[in-house]
Amino acid sequence: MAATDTRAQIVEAADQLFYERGFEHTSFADIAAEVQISRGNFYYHFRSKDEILDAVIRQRLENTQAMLDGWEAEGAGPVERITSFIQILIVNQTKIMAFGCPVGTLTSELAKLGHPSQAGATGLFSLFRHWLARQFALMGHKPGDADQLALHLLARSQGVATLASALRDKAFVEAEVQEMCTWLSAQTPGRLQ
Amino acid sequence: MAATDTRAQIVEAADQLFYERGFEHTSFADIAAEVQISRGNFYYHFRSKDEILDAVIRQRLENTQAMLDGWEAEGAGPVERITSFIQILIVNQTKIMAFGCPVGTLTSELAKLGHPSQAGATGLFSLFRHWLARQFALMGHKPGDADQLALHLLARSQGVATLASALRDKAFVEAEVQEMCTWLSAQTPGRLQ
DNA sequence: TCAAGATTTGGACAATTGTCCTACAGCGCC
DNA sequence: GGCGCTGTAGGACAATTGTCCAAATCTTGA
Repeated sequence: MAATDTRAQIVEAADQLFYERGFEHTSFADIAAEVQISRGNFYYHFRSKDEILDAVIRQRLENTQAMLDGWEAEGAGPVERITSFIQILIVNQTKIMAFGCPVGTLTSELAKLGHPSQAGATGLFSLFRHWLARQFALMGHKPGDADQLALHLLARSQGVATLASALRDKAFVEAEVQEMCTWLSAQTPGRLQ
Repeated sequence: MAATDTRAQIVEAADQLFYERGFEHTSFADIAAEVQISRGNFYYHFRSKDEILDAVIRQRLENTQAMLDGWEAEGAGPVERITSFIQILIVNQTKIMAFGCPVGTLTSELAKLGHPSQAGATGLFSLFRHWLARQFALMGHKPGDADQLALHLLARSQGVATLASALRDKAFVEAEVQEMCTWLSAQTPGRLQ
């Protein structure tokens, strides 16, 4: 098999397992079983487990950026785009109710471990933050306000994800999403737009 | 030393370490170093690590209940009590910015581990949920509405805690707390109260 | 004071962890 | 066919994990 294929498979399996079991609770043996390679083979592609984590974070950054770019290319307005963001909670409902938000839980875990890649994980939040801020700016909000609105929405979706995985209550998630959409449509600055 | 003292010290140290480092990343050696006892001594007081976790959760349940009872005994109205809840984010700001919310992060970790004590940790949320719901009911909301408001507020504070530990931004926390208080004062059902 | 019980110690244990190393298989090129 | 390179296998390794146990120590009551 080509080296890049194996590498990609490792990153893919690690990405999923880090999400479902947590970074620390995922061992090389787990990933090896998933990809069906020997444990020793990792070290041809990576120098350490931390390096796999870095690759996973890099991939998540790319995928997230691609998703946001995709929403932006769809031609709809900022309100519709922000709605797409909110709807993640519905689209990924099953996984979120089982494992929480992949960004939030990874960040929390790395914070407790005092892990060097914390900054990388926080970068995932920054991607959403700045993208959301731009959408709010397009709605007519001043830059500072737009950023605050972005953080507010990010926090609310994080909270819903956390409670979703604790309570596993579908109705709760749907009610909160509904409320966020209502809130969004009320966020028109002054009378313009 | 009396057995109960040692036991209490173990639970106390475990409580703190589980919060700061996570349950799985805290070893017996870590707790032993903190309490200054030998590793083998644990098994006189507990049958397993999971049993320590259970004791920690039980203690947290008791402490939380005591805190809520305390707020209720202060004689102030429901709005002031709910404000006390919101203010946790300010009072415990330093720890929350470093390690997130003790309830939310523990729940997330146990969910990923598929740990049997998940239900116990979720019970911590229930405590807050029902207490908050009662306060909202005292404000004049119907039971169903009160519960939904309780969950909403719980979710928002969870979100703020998650983002606080990711961004470590004091101003963000304070702005969100401010906004939650504003939101709270707008939650009067109809014109009564 | 001494025996009995409660508490603690320190090490043994099997399993698992991340890491590393050497040997080997498959491949294209001379 | 033999050489060199890329990629893989599988085991060795030291450290750490949770668990368990027998011996030592402390405490208490008669």
